[in-house]
Amino acid sequence: MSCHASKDSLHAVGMKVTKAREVLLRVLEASDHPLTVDEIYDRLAQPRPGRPTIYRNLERFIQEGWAESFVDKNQIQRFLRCGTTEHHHHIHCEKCQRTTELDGCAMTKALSQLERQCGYKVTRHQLQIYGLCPECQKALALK
Amino acid sequence: MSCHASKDSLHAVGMKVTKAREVLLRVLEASDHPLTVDEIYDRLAQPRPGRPTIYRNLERFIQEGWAESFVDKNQIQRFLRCGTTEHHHHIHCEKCQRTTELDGCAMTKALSQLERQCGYKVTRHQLQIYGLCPECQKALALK
DNA sequence: TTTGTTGCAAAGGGTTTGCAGGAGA
DNA sequence: TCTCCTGCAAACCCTTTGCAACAAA
Repeated sequence: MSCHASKDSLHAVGMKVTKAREVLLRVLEASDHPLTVDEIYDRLAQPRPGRPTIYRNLERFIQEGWAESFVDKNQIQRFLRCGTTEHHHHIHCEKCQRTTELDGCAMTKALSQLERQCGYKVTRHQLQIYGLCPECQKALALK
Repeated sequence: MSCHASKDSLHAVGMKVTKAREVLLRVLEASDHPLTVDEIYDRLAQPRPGRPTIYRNLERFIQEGWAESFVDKNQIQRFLRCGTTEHHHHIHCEKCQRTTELDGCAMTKALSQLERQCGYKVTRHQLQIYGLCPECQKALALK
C-alpha cells in the first residue's frame, strides 16, 4: 500500500489522515516480519508518536483488517501488516523471522471433515505456521 | 489422570510430590474449559498455594506436555490439561466455553501441500479452533 | 467550528523475581 | 541431610486510561 493508497484507505473508513497513522503504516509495511510495539517505536524517526498512540492505532488497523497481531513465545504482542482483508494465514521462518502471507486458507476441507467427526460447528480458527524459508533451507544445506 | 497417577507422573520426571502440584492438577482436570490463573486460584481450597507457585508449576506442567496455555481474546493466559502428550489440537465452544481435545492432527495433508506451494519447510504449527458444541447448537435451534 | 487524535503522566494488572523458611526424598 | 519447593512482598513491564491541547475536515 503506497502512501497515497494509505490516505485513501484511511478516508474510506472515516479515519483522519494523521502523521502518526501514515508513519505507522509505513513501518509495518517496510518490515518483512512481525514487530513488537517497542520495535515499531524504535523505527520511528523523531518526533515520533507516543506508545499510547501506537497502541490505539494498531488496534484500529486490526479492526479494519489491515493488520494482525499475535502473542509470540516470549508473551509479547507482535503486529504485522496484511496484504488482504480476506481470511488467510502466515508462515514464519524460525531462523530469519521472515513472515510470508499465504493465499487463502488451506484448512477448509480439513475443518469440514472435523465438524462431522466431533459434532461441533466450526465458526472460526487461528493458525500459526512455523518453518524454514527457502533461503534458510539452502543456507543450512550448504553447511 | 487419577491422584495416584499424578504422583507417578511427578515421580517419573523427577518432580517432588507436593500438595500444590496435586491440587493444581486436580483443578485443571476437573474443568471442562481452560482456566485463567485467577480462576484456578479461586477454585483452590484454603490454605492454597500462592500465585507464584501456580505460575511456576503450570510452566513445569507445560514443559512436560501435561498442559497447554494460550492467550484468549482478552489477552489473558488460559491453561488446560491435556489428555495426551502427543501432538493434537482443541476446539473451544464460543457459547459455553467447553473445550474438547481432538484426536491427532487434521492438518498433516494440508501442510505438506502447503510446503510444495510456498517452498517453506514446515516445522511446527499452532491451531485454535472455535465453534459451537453439539449441545449449544441444539439450544440455539430450539429458540 | 466541530470532531477526532495525540501527548503526557499515571494507573492498571497479569506475571516474574529474590530470598528466606519449609517440606519432600 | 540435601535438594527442591513454596510464600511473601516487591518489582517488572507491557498496556490502558484520563484529560487537556491540538490537528484534520
